[in-house]
Amino acid sequence: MNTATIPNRTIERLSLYRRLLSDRLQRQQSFIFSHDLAAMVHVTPSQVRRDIMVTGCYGSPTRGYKVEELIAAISAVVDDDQPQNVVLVGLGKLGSALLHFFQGRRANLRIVAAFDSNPDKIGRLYAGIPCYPIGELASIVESAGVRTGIVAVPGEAAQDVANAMMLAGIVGILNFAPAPLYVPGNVFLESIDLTSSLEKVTFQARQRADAVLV
Amino acid sequence: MNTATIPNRTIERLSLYRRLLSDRLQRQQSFIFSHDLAAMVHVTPSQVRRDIMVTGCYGSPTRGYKVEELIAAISAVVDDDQPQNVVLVGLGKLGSALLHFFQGRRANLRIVAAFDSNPDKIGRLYAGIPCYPIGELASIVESAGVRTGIVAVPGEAAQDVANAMMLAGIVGILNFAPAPLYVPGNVFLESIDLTSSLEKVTFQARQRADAVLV
DNA sequence: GGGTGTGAAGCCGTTCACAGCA
DNA sequence: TGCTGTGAACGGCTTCACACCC
Repeated sequence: MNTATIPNRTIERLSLYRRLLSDRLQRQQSFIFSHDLAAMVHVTPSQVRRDIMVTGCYGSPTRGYKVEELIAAISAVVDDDQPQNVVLVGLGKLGSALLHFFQGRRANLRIVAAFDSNPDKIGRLYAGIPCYPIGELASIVESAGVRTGIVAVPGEAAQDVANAMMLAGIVGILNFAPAPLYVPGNVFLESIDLTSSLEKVTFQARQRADAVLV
Repeated sequence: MNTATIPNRTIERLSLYRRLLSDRLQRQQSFIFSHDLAAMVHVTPSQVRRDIMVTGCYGSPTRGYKVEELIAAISAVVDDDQPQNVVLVGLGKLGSALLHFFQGRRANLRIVAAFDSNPDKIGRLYAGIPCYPIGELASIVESAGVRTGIVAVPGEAAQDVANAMMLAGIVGILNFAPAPLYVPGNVFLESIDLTSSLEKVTFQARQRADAVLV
C-alpha cells in the first residue's frame, strides 16, 4: 500500500488506535471489534474499518481484529523501520513539560537532544536528555539523522528556530509557539495552538450552556 | 448572525486571526488584506474571506479590512459578553506549564482555580492561581460559573476527573491526558493527543524525506 | 488592477448499505 | 445473527469564478 495517499487524519487515528490497542493487549485482550475502537476514539465503526483498510490487516466477522496483528499492521504503516530521532528547542516550562511527557512514551520515537538559549541550562540533563546551545543544532541533527523538530520557544523566537531547523535538514515541525510560521511546501508543519483550542472549547461550551436555556 | 451554525474550524481560525490581528494593531497597522492573513494561517484568501463573512465585518477592496474593527467583530462572535472562567485539573509538569501558558494570555478567558490530588500542592499558588483539592471542584465551578475545564492528569485518572467536571456542570472539556474519554453528547470534548500529533509529524517528515530520494 | 463578497462548484473525508462470511 | 470489507452516496468545508467597487 502506498503510504503517500493515506489521509492525514487517518494517520492520526491509527496512532491513537495503536495506543489503545496496546492497553488492551496488556490486559490480555486478544481480539477487538471496530465498534469498540470506535467508541474510544469517538468515531463511527465504518470510519475505523476504513482506517484499518489502509493497513491491510483483516479481521474476522466473529471475533473482530486480532489485537497483536493490528498493532503490527499499524506500526508497519506509521513507523519507520528504525527508531526516529527528534529534537526539541525551548526548555521553558512548556518545553520541559513536553520533554518529560514524550520521554519514553514510544520506543521508536526518541527525543535525542534539547536546545535552549539560556546558558544556565546548557550541559544539564532534562528528563535524561542533554541540553545544547542552539548553535549545535545543525551538527546534531545531521549526525543523528533527525527529521522532526519540536518548537517550544516564545512566539518571537519561533521563526528563527524553525529556520535553523529547516537549514539543518529537518522536514517536519511540531510547533507550540503562538506565532505564525512560514515554511516552504516541502516541510510539513503542524501547529498546536493552545489558545485557539481553549477558545474553541469555551465557545462550544457556551453554545451548550445556552442551548439548555432555550 | 446565528453562532450555532458556524463551522468548528471557522471558530478556531477566527481565534487565530484575532491574535495575529492584535499583533499587527500593536505595530500600528490599521488595515490588512485577506491574503495577508491567509499567508500567516496557511489557508487560502477565499477561506479567510469566508470566515470573516460570519462576523459581518466588511472590508474595502482598496485597503482591506480595518484591523481594529475586525478584532471587535471576531470578539463579538467568539467571546461571551463577560469573561469566562476556566478550571484546570492536574498540576503535574504539563498542567503547571499549561497554567503558566494560559495565564494572562486573554483577558476574558481566565483560569480561576487549579486542582490536584497531591496534598503538598493544595493551598499553594501556581502562576498566581490557587490549588484546591479535587473535592472542592463542584462548589468552585458552581460559584464561579465555570463551563470549561482543562484535564491535565495522567491517563488513568482522566475519566474520573472528566466525570467530576461534568457532574459539577462543566460542558466543555479540553483534554491533554492520553486516554479515551467518554462524554455524553451534550458535552463538548476536545482532546489534544500529543503523542499522535508527534507521530503524525514524524510520519509526514518521513514522506518528505523519502520523496527527495525518489 | 487588484481587492472584496458570495453563489455555485468541487473535493475529500465520512457514512451508508449491503454482499460475504463464520 | 452480527460483524467485516468496500463500492457508492453523502455532506460539509474549501475553492472557484465572477460581479462589484475603489
